This record gives sequence, structure tokens and C-alpha cells, in this order.
Amino acid sequence: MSDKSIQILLVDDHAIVREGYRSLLQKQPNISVIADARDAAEAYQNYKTFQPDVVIMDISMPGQSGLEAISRIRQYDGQARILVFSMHQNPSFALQAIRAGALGYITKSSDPALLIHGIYQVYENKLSLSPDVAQALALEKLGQDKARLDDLTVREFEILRLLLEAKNNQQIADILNISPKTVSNSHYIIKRKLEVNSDIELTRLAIRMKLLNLRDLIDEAE
Amino acid sequence: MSDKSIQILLVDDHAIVREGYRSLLQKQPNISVIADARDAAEAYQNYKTFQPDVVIMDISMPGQSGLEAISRIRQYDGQARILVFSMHQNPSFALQAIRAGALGYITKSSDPALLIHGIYQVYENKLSLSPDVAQALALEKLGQDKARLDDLTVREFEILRLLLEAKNNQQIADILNISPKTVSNSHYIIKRKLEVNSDIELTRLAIRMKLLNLRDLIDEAE
DNA sequence: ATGACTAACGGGATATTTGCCCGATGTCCA
DNA sequence: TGGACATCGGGCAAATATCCCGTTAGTCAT
Repeated sequence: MSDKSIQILLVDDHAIVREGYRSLLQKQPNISVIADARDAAEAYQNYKTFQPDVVIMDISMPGQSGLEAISRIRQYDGQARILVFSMHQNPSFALQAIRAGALGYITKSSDPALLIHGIYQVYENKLSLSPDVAQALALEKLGQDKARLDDLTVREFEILRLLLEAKNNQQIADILNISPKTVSNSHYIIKRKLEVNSDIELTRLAIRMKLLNLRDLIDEAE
Repeated sequence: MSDKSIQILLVDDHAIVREGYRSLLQKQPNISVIADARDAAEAYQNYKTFQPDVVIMDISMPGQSGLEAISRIRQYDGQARILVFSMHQNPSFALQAIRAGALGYITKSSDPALLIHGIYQVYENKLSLSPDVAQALALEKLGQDKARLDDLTVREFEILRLLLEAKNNQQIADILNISPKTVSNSHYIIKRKLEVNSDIELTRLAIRMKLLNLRDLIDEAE
């Protein structure tokens, strides 16, 4: 390995970040950046052209996402070694990336040494995850959101829908012909079951669960 | 200007991005990076210590935001020249940054040449905006909701950001070093200014306004 | 049909938040 | 230097949230 350095293809849409990689990686004797790309299509092309040992890939890019690029590259070369370097700490991103065929997932907020380490790991076909992501993934793996949603009773679900339409207790009480107190109690129970402790969290969860139609929200905006 | 280079303080929580700046800026004969910082507090300290000519600042950082840092620095030195380099294309962010005292706002997706150009502009006390943001700001004059968003003061905007992260009053108070009561009051004022009457509506509005990253929310779901 | 279970409803009690007002202070600018 | 604003928070009544409780009614298996 000392006679032949690891050939890297860099994929990131931010020039400043590509610059950062280059600068950082140049200091590594066994690593050399042989090409870069600023989007998914270019990444795929350059993978075929340069046949790098390891691809370092950002997954948040305009147009086709990095995930798509990972799939394409893996389809072309089942042995491709891809390390995702992302700003997202969200373990769902990591999970998706791994599913798409990445071997590593390191967050941009990690110490650069972790990136270097990840490159070597991936080069040797070993999985490499940022500690923060690994931990989050582990915690999350015990199926959560959906299961929790299923804990709601039908009535609670109904009340939740109305709450999400930004109706207040009295309005909901009128609609359902129950006391505002019951609405308030249900609101509380819903939050407890869904393990959130504010309406803001509740709304975010609802959007993730697609209870609140994102399209509607987007189209509302101008 | 050729006999004395522009002294830069870099503020960004991502090491790789700081590396990118350094590498990029080192190629500029008239610019030298004399210090960096990874959060608001460190930025303030280092500003006082190093008295840089220009501060390059990311505004999305854990804990105290870049906006806070801008205010603090400007309070200490009314002549401070600050260039915000942000991933947010949303013109509201730019507006708030300018209000807080920044002289420039360049998006991270811009060509690096724009950053360099921005540095020179800001160094000469000239306003510098990314073309994309400038255009969006111009277009936005017609937006209904955005107009309302722009009614928020810098402080309110900052508190809104933290609220949207589902932080409670006490947490926000701790971060900003103010009383929970003030947070609560601001929360109320924000809702009144934005003409919503619940946190659920507030969150929906925030999503429409793209203050809350839609992509994150969508991708979070499985 | 009866006991066990659970959903739905809502009262009570207390803690916390909300909604709105106020004044104090600081800053910036004409 | 006076007025417009931003920031910070106290006060206080009304509303909600939180948690516990009991009642009613429907389901279901024995």
C-alpha cells in the first residue's frame, strides 16, 4: 500500500468544500485526489472514466441526489467503495446511504482525522460510521415513530388531525361535540404517546409521518 | 494595499470548511487568515484578540448563532467588517444578517471567486451580496408572507429559529443569556407579527417560508 | 351473562404558559 | 437632544397543560 496511493474521486457541489478536501487529503502520503465532480451525473461519468479506489460523496446536491449517484455507481461496479461525507447528522440519512450502497458515512462536523480514517476503512472494504451517527442509528433502530403513531386510538387520531389544522380546543370540541376539557386531555395524551413535548415537535413529527400534507404546505407558499 | 494583506478571521463550525477557506484564501496574495473560530463565543474572543480586517462568518452554528456573534462583535467594534458565508439561499437570512451588522452575504454554493470578491468589497466597507440572494431579495418585494417575516427584528428571528428547533423557553434563555420571560414575550410577539395563533400554525408557516428545512423533514421520513 | 378489558369522556387540582400591558434602558439617527 | 426602536423583563388574569381520577359504554372470551 505504500507503493501505490489510494485514488480518490471527490463529489461535492460546494467548491469550497472540494477545496477543503483537496487541501486536507494532499497532506496524506497514501491518498491522492485524481478527480472531482459537482453533481450526480458528473460523479457517475468520472467514476467510469477514472475508476477511483474510493469515492467521497456529499449527498445533498442540487438536482439528482448523492444517493442516486451511489446507486448508479454501484450498479455499474458492485465493488465500488463509497464514503459519504454529509452535513446531516440524522441517522436516517446514514441508513439510506448505506442501503444505497455506501460503505461509510461521516458527518462534516467530525474531526477531519475521522474522514481520513474512514477512507482507509472503506478502502479495505470495511464499514465506517461517525460515532455520533452510529450511536443515533443504534438508538433509533428499535422502530419508533410509526409504532408510536399506532398507539393512538381512533379518536385521538381524529383530534390530532384537527389540531394539525390549527384549530383550538373550543373549535374541536364544537366539531366533535365534546368538552374542550376532553380535547385538552387528549392533546396531552397524544403528545405523551408520541413522545414530544411541544406543538412544534408535534408538527414536525406529523410532517415526517405525512399526516400533514407537505404538498399542500408547499403550494400554499406563493 | 499591496504592502499589507487583509487579515481574516474565519468562523465556521465545520473543520473541513475552515480548511477549504484556508486553502482557497492562501492562494490570494493580499489575503491572510490570521485566526479562526468554531462558535460564536470563540469568534467574539478572537475578534478582540486578533482585530482582523474582515470576519468571514457562518451563521448556522450549534449553540449561539452567528447572528448573535455579529451583533456582539459590532457592539464591540462598530467598524467591524463582517462577511457572512452561508448555506442558506433564503433571502430572509441575508436580510437578518445585514440587519445584525454584516456587510456581505455570500452563499456557500457560489463560485469561490465571489467569496474573494466579497472579501475585497467588505474590506472597503462596501456591501456585497451573492447574485442569487440579491435577486431573490429583489423579487421578494412582492411576497406577502415574507413581508411579515421581515417585520421580525434580528433578535426575534433568532428566537424563532431556536423555537423551531423545538427548544423550550428555558433552553433558549440559557443559550441567549436572557430571562425565560423575555423568550416567552418574544414568542408571543413573533406569533402576533406573523399573524398566527398557535405553534402549529407557526411551524406550518415556517415550513412554507423554508425557515425549517423541508428537505430534512422529507428525508427524515424513512 | 359476567368479569376483564379498553375507549371515550370529562371533573379536579396545580403548575405552567399565554396574552397583553407596562416601564427601564440602550442605541441610532436626524 | 429628542424621538423612534430594540431589548429586556415584571405583573397579572385567563387559558392550557399536566396528571390523576371516576363514570359510562362497548367488546370479547369464558
